[in-house]
Amino acid sequence: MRTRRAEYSESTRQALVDSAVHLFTKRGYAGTSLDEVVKRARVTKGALYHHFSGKQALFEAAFTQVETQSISSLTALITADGDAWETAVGGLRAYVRKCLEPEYQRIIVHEAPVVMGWERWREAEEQFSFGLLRTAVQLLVDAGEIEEAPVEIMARLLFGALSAGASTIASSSDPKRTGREVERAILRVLEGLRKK
Amino acid sequence: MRTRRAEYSESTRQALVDSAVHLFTKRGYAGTSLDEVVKRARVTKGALYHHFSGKQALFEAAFTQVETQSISSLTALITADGDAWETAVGGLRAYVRKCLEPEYQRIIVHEAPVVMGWERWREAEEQFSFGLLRTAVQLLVDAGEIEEAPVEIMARLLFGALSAGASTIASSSDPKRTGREVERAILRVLEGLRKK
DNA sequence: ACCGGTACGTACCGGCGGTATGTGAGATAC
DNA sequence: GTATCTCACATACCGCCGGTACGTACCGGT
Repeated sequence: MRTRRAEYSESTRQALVDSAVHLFTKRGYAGTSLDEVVKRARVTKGALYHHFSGKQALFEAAFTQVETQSISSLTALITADGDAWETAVGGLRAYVRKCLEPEYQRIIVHEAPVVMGWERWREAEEQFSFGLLRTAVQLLVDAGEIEEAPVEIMARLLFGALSAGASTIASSSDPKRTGREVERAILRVLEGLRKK
Repeated sequence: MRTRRAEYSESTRQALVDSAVHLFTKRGYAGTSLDEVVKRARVTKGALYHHFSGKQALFEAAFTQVETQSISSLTALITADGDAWETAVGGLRAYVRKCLEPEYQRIIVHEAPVVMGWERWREAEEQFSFGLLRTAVQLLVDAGEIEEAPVEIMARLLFGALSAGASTIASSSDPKRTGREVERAILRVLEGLRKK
């Protein structure tokens, strides 16, 4: 059942999400009006409220789209075979790079916890960035690379450190240099946790 | 020049800030209307806009008040004489406890970066929590407790980890237990950085 | 060809942030 | 003491925005 109407509908929905991602990235959630969103998508608010229950739902759709696009390549990296430590370091580097993209920076790192509420955000992140990071930490523990520890807590702390690092890089006057410094600093933290 | 009018004025300003702190903590920035704020302070919007240029300025006043009250005791702890390592650990414990207070949690940790904008927030935090943390890290480096490193970056990462830990504790079903786990986890990270 | 339902568009509402202006109590000058 | 000035508010109003109610055109099945 692949009708034309369904295609049109999906297309307008996609246009709305794309518009939302663009504007939320540029002006933030509170600074973006739905009139702007629908204008950019060349529809009206009727279309928006047909596809989404409100502004929050639209934000969650934008959130999900950005996260989905971002996570797929990282998951492949993390779950690949090979030395656990090297794999984790590679994933770390990739994640830091991902955090530098404006869309990820603003929508996922900065605004999502406030807009969605911490509880809902935490729940949603289980299947995205945070879930991936926890998996990576668990793999390191299983491989005996770092000492036993409450994985949940460690993953939370690492997640916070990574986010702060990404923000630091993004607002730096010399992002490339700061990026290298952040990477090295996180690596030193990880090395400190490593079994001898 | 200590006139009655000046005292009244300062009193109403303080009532507005107190009201703002209470409501921003309870319902967040976006969820709080200025009508509610002025109603609770038993004044009108005229008074509010006489003392503050707008909602954002009111938030910054609330931010400053919460931070100022929070920081003073911590500063005394950190700058005290004695073993640098023990002092730092004590400061860490005190900061984690501070992050458990709802006002600090919501206004300072969660909403400030989004409401004030990351750049402005970063600038303001220089003289509050973050500045204090950087001082602590610098003291540890000076005392030779941890290896030389870019203090700025390390402080940023630690700050992010602490914030994430505080959020985790606050939304935990068993905050006291989670609090101990977070403290132990951060201590392990610090121990990993410590010189042998 | 007709009908049913979906995918929108249109018009409107209530609330909120912000502003322009009025006003009265307290400070000031004589 | 009283006239005047000033400033700390109060009042009334505006425009914008999120959300809703309702109208409508068009596609798809029969």
